[in-house]
Amino acid sequence: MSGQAVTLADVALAAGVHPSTVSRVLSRPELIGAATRTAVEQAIIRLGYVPNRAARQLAGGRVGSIGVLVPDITNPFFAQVVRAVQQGCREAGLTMLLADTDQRADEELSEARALAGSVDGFVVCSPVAGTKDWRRVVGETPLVFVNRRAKGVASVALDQRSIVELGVQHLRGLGHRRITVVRGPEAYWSSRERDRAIGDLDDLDDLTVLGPLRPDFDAGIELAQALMASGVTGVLAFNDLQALGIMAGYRAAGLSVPRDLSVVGSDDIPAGAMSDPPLTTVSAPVQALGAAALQLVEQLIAGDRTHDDAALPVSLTIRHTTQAARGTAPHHTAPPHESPHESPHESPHASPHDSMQQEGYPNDEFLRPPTVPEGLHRRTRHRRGRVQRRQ
Amino acid sequence: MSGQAVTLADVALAAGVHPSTVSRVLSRPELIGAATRTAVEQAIIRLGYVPNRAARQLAGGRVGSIGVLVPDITNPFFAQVVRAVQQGCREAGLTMLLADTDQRADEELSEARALAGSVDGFVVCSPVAGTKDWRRVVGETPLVFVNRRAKGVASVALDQRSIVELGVQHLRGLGHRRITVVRGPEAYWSSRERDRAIGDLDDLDDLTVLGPLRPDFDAGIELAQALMASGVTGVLAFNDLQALGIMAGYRAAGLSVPRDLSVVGSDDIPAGAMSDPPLTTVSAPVQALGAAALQLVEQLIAGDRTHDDAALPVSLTIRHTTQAARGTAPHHTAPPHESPHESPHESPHASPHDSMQQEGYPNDEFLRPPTVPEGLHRRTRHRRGRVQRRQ
DNA sequence: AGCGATCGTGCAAGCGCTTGCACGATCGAC
DNA sequence: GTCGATCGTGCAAGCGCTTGCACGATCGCT
Repeated sequence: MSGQAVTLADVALAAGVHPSTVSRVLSRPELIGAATRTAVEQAIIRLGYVPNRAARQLAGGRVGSIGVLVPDITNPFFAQVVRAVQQGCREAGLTMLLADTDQRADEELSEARALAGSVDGFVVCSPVAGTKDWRRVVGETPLVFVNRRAKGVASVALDQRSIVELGVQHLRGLGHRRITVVRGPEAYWSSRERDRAIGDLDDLDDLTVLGPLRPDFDAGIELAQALMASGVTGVLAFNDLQALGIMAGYRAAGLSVPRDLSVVGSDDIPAGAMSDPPLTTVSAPVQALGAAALQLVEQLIAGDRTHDDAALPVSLTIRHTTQAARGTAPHHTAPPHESPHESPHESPHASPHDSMQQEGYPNDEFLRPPTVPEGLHRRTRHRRGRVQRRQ
Repeated sequence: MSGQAVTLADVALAAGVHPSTVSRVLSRPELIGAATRTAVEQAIIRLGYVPNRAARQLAGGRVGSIGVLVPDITNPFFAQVVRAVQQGCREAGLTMLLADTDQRADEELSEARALAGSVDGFVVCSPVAGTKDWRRVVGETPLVFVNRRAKGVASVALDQRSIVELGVQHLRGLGHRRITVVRGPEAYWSSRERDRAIGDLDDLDDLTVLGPLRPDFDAGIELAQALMASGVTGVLAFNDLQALGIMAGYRAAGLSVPRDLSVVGSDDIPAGAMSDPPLTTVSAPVQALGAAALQLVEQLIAGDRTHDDAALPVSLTIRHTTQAARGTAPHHTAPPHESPHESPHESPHASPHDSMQQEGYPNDEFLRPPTVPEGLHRRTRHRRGRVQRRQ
């Protein structure tokens, strides 16, 4: 009987005005005279008034909350995105409603349906359900896809093309001439996108493509067998988990990464920085991804239907799972040594178009074996993602 | 104009009854005559009616959603708990509202305040704010703490005592006679609890205690130095992240785990299973933790104020970061070899009284979107191994 | 001074749902 | 047959808030 006692009416009474006035002080302060407004604000504070969101929503106003859907919150990649979104929500005074869809289209849709009407907008990570279904379910409610571009839906995604290019270039630069690129599940937009990028690579003679393969640790382990048999010297995994699996597989076979195989992951999840050796990977700007997504829904909610679909730039984080191919001098010009700390979590509101500085793992310092001075070349190459304008 | 068009009234009209009758079909079906009920149910399905939760809540009924607060969704431990809770919510037809508190007491409280009145109950993981504050903020709203026992608040926690005992026993069993136990931050209930357990261990001659120390990877790295200097042969870290850090530190110094140090972690996060060597750890039943927490709130929501504070049992997962102390024959039979990927993630204990009936809206069956065909799955979801997904 | 703008505030109609209460049937018991 | 229970359904009063509209007071202008 305590928490939610104070209502608009109470405040109005205390301030000696009509409830509607109080309401307006909250929603459109500029309409209210300065004196009254102050009085009302005082009362609000004094009474500790907290608006009832249900009522607010019912009455047709903004709800002040957005729905976020992820396939699997347990996946560090999504966890980080969610965190970024939440952070933005906090700053914007929004509430985040999160649902884990277990990667099932039906769950996705049913969660959406349940939430529709309870949220001002949706942010959906790596949607599984079809775009048409989505539109049908959410109706007019603002909708943003993360990591899937679709016609008629605002989206923010990683620049998949760059992931492939960066990874392959790095491997080639190290002198590798037998490189494998692993494909992800065909159901994913990102996989399809990458496939396209792979096809567009120049000079395919040194490349083989494997997959589609599940993007998890176990798949990596299985993959390791194939890799060992094929005599490949460098691999670009579909993601970090897979890369870690590959490493485990090699280890289990008594082989060594990077000596017997150079491995590049993708995403840059924390576990990659903690592995042995620390994983070289194409880092995704998760923070920015979440922030951009949120910004996009907010924009849509505000009624601005003109959006750019953003493709966020990724960057290569070189750690220690890649090395020059045997008998080859790497022929790339590298920035000699780059400071690891770039104040990573800077302004989450930075536009996606700004160049993203990706952090090295804060503690790489430590991981650089003092006793094993060999692999110290460590730098980060950035690449600007193209940003596609639409509508 | 699409999504949320169908209202109670529409259904009533279609079924030729009064709105209140429809409402009752949903909330107290037993009050309604069989014939009418069927007719109404038909209409509901036909029209694809989805109740408006705001209205429902405003009208004073159950809201059908619970608020979940975590200090850091990025932490795999919490991510897993959240997932378990969400799963339970799905089965019970509840919506989960998640907020990340960034481990700050003020955030915790303000999120709670914002959510109070919008949820039927709270599940708070490792709360930072004081119990009294919590009570004040949530008022009568059901409240469950995860991993912190407090007077006057229902809770479900890990059996911290067992964690310590299991870890130390394992090390001792392997013949280690110079063991270090690492303490966690004093702000944590779990740390304090463990400290107590440590104090109660018999024969403290072979033990040294270190800390308090942050429960993260970096802290582990730092710790490694101290460990090497001290000549310890076995360590029980505060959690897996720390353990992983210790391993990294040893590696960086050219030493080897488990040869030079046997390491036991705590929690059993996925990264531990993927490390090299795979981490021996005291596994927390995250799944069960989340499930139990949810069950507890549901119980409270249902009005049952008699609860037991649960202390969930943990278990030792022996992988490869521990081995017999040099020159010692281990006097205990260790499981021969455990694959990193067992961990069946069993379903949490199903309540004796059919959980189906449990709470939500008795008839929410119907609200499960008609367009989604196979909504009839019971709790028989089997998970094969752990599968990390992305995209 | 007089008159239309402009501004600040009050008024009241809901939003979609729940629920206590009332009322007409139906039914068994006398 | 009549009467009190019992059952099934309709009725209407809100829940707390937003918002279009109306209305009186000010203000600037002619």
